[in-house]
Parts: sequence; C-alpha cells; structure tokens
Amino acid sequence: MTDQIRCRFAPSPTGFLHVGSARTALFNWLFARATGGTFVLRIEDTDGDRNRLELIDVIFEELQWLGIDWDEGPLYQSENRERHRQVVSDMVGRGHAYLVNADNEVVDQTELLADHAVRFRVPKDETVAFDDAVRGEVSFETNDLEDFVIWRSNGSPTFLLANAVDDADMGITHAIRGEDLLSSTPKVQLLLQEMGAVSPVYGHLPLLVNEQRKKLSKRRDDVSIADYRSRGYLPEAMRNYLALLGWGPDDDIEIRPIAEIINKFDLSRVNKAAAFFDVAKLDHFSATYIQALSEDDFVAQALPFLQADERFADGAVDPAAVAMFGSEVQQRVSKLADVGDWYEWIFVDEVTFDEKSFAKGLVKANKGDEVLAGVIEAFETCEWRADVLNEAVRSVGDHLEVRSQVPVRVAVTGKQGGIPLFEPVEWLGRERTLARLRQARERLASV
RNA sequence: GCCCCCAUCGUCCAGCGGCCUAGGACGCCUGCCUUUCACGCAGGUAACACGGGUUCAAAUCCCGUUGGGGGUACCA
Repeated sequence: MTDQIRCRFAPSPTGFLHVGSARTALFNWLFARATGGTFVLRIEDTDGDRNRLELIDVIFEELQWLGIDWDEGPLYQSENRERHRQVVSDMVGRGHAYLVNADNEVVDQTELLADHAVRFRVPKDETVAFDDAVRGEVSFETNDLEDFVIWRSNGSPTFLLANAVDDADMGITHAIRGEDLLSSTPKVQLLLQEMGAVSPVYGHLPLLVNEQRKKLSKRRDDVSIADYRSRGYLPEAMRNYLALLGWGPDDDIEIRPIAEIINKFDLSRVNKAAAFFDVAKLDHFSATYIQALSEDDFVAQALPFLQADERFADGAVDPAAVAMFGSEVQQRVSKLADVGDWYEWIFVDEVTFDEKSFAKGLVKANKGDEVLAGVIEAFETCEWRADVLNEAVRSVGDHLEVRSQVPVRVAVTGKQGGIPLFEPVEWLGRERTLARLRQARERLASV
C-alpha cells in the first residue's frame, strides 16, 4: 500500500475555475484514474477566508460539470491553522526560521509574536535538485533564494508553508501543477527537508497561453470554464479538448471516450512547451460531440438555451417545432448557445435582414423581384405542404431560368444560409410567409 | 537585472537514433455531394529556430547561439 499514488488538485477559492486550473485538475484526475491512485481535492484558503464559501462551490460545480470527481475532500487548508502554526513555531525554535517586524527587521525571539512575520532561513551554498515528473532533473542554488516568508504577520501561513505541510500530512505522492510554480518548488523542498518529511514527486505542467504566448490571464483572456459552459459547449468535448493540451496519445486519435484517454494517459509523456488554447479547435470537438448526441437528447439540451435566448419573446419558442427541425440544426452548431441563430427566423415575428445577404441574394440576384412575384402568386393558392412549396419555387425558377431558392430564402429568413427551407415554411404558415415575401419585395423596390 | 523552464506545420499533438522524401487533428484552399448554408467524402497548403559536435546514421543525444515563457510578494 505504500506505493499507492495520491495526487491532489489544490485551487484557491477565487470564485471561478480557470481553464488552466481545469486542465491541471484534469491531468491530476487522469493520472489518478490511470494509476488506480487517489485524487484529493484541497482548497487552499490560507487566508482563512471562509465567508466566501459560495465562491468555493462554484469550483466544485465546474469540476462536476467536467466529470472530474474526487475521492477525498474537499479539505480546507484553513482548518489546519494550528498544525501550520506548530510547524512554524518549531522551525523558529530550532533556529531555522526567524521573526521579522513590520519594517522587515529581524527580531530576536524564539516564540511567535503577533504582528510579526516569520521568514525561513535558507541555507547557504546548497543545491536543491529534484526529478520533475514531466521535466526531468531540475536544480536551483539556495544562494539564489531569499529568506522567504512562511508566516504572515496577520497570523496565517503562506502558500509555501501550508502547501508543504499539507502535502506531507496528507501523504501526497505526486504534486502535479502548473509550470508557474516551478521556481517555488525549491522553497517547498527546503521546508519539507527541514520538517524531515518526504517530498512528493513534482510534475510541472506546461502553461496554457494566449495568442501572444503569454500565460492566460483572467483580465485579458476568455478563461472561465463557466463561460464556456454557459455558451453551451458540451462538458465531454471540453474535457476531451483539455486533455489534449500538453499531451497526446501515440495513436493520433484525438476525439475519443474518456475511458480510452485514461487508458492512454501517461504523465511522463506530457509535453514541456506551453500550449495555446485554441477555441476554433474546441469548437470542432464540441460540434463533433453535439453531432453524436441522439436527436432527442440534442433537442432537450438545446431547449433551455433557446428559451433563455433574448431574441425570442416569451412563449415564442415552440418545443414541437424545435424538435421537428432539431436534427437539421444539430449538424450545424458547435455550441448550444448558437442554436438560436438557426431557429431565429422561425420563432421571431419580424425577420431582420442581413444586409450582405439581402444585397447578394436579392438585389444583385438575377430576376430577384420576378422570382418573388412568381412565388407569391404560387404560394397564394397552392396546397400548403413542404414538397408542394418546394416544387412551386423550382417551377418559378425554371420558367425564369434562374435559381430561385436563394431569393426566397433571403426574403423569408433574412439570411442566405440555413436549414432546409420548406418544412419550416410549412410550419410558419401561408399568411406569415406571404407577408414576409411581400415585405421583402417592398424593401427591394426601395433600394 | 538575476534564477529557472521551453523550442516539430499558423495552432494542438505523434515522433523517444535508422521505419521520416516527418504522421494525425484544427484552420485555410480546391473538388465532389446539394437549386441555400452546413454535414459528409476526396485532395491540397504548411514545420524539425540556428550553429557546432557525438554517431556508420540525429527531428530524436550533447554544447552554444537566438527566440519565447515563467519566477523573482507578508498572491497562490
């Protein structure tokens, strides 16, 4: 049981889950699942900011949404305050750490004092080396390290101290985290060493970067998992995509069930170079997962997004109609928030013309007005059935020797592209369709 | 500045000394399908940063250069 792997995801309670953090959580989870190890969730609330519990819940929700479950925890670092204090106090007692006042002047005391911070006494002329699980041998000289703070003057431990103590206490065997923490590793190792604790194996994941190749930042970049969730990306797609940032299976198959990913995952084969979070590729993954949904499932998942879509009046979205054209929409979207684009003309009272479409599909179209006139005439009396409507439009086009569908489509939907036209038109009904056709003709005449 | 890390198509990965005239995916382009758009299918475009070694043989190992990034807080 001693070689049982234990890894952890240790976010700080910021109130949202960053895509980079999510990737870190995912890799830890994959590693645990791949090795039969234990995945622990620990909240690094070193400031003891427990009144922000609801912010922590957001992180749990996003992890659950991604299908990342944990075996132990959540544990709160703030609950180990006394233990942390004891460790710091012991270090001071042993002379391996010292007090410092508000002006950063050394205070010669062997007991912890209020309003005094504690700095760790970094040994001189030593080399701290460790074998990083993804990077291999990494080493630092202690002479390059300053005596860092391990205990704040407000009576709380710093990340460095709490991290070292908790990993040791929890028997964490592998600490897999972002590369931004690489240079803090020697400090943690020094702490561990001083405590006489065994160091976990560290594995530093390559950073996720933006197009400028800078670390993804909350301010500049679109980084909240919640945002992607609210845009209707499927969690399986997001998880699959995230798994491929910094790692790839040796058989080149990218989109695959999570069980296979777990099977193929190998921490030692994780990349070292930073990766760009490419939304275009995410879109492709998401589209693929959406297409794989059953039609019923797609409709059920799309409905809430349509109902929340501000383009539609209350009650305008007819679930039966959504279901009727569901499969056509399903193969055209990459995220659920986009379904409204395809249903828009169907559920809206008055279509808004896309200027480019209107110009191309009607103004510049060959005999656009004549097509509309012919179709209006046919639609006034023909049987109101999709196939009949389709034939009528074709026949008008044949007589005029032009392609007649696009002008009609633009007139009725306001746009050039879209799902097959005639079934929705049948659903729309004669009156509304005719009204749109006539309105388009008037608009055309006024150009 | 100092410390550390990194370097294969525009992007994400495969490649772990010979199978590489470098493979897959996204994107982009072309064609097919289709009186719309998309899906699908078939093609195409495009990379081992540079310079030295080591070796019979290097994208793969070593060194250097250049470039990029991270850290350098009583944030984590």
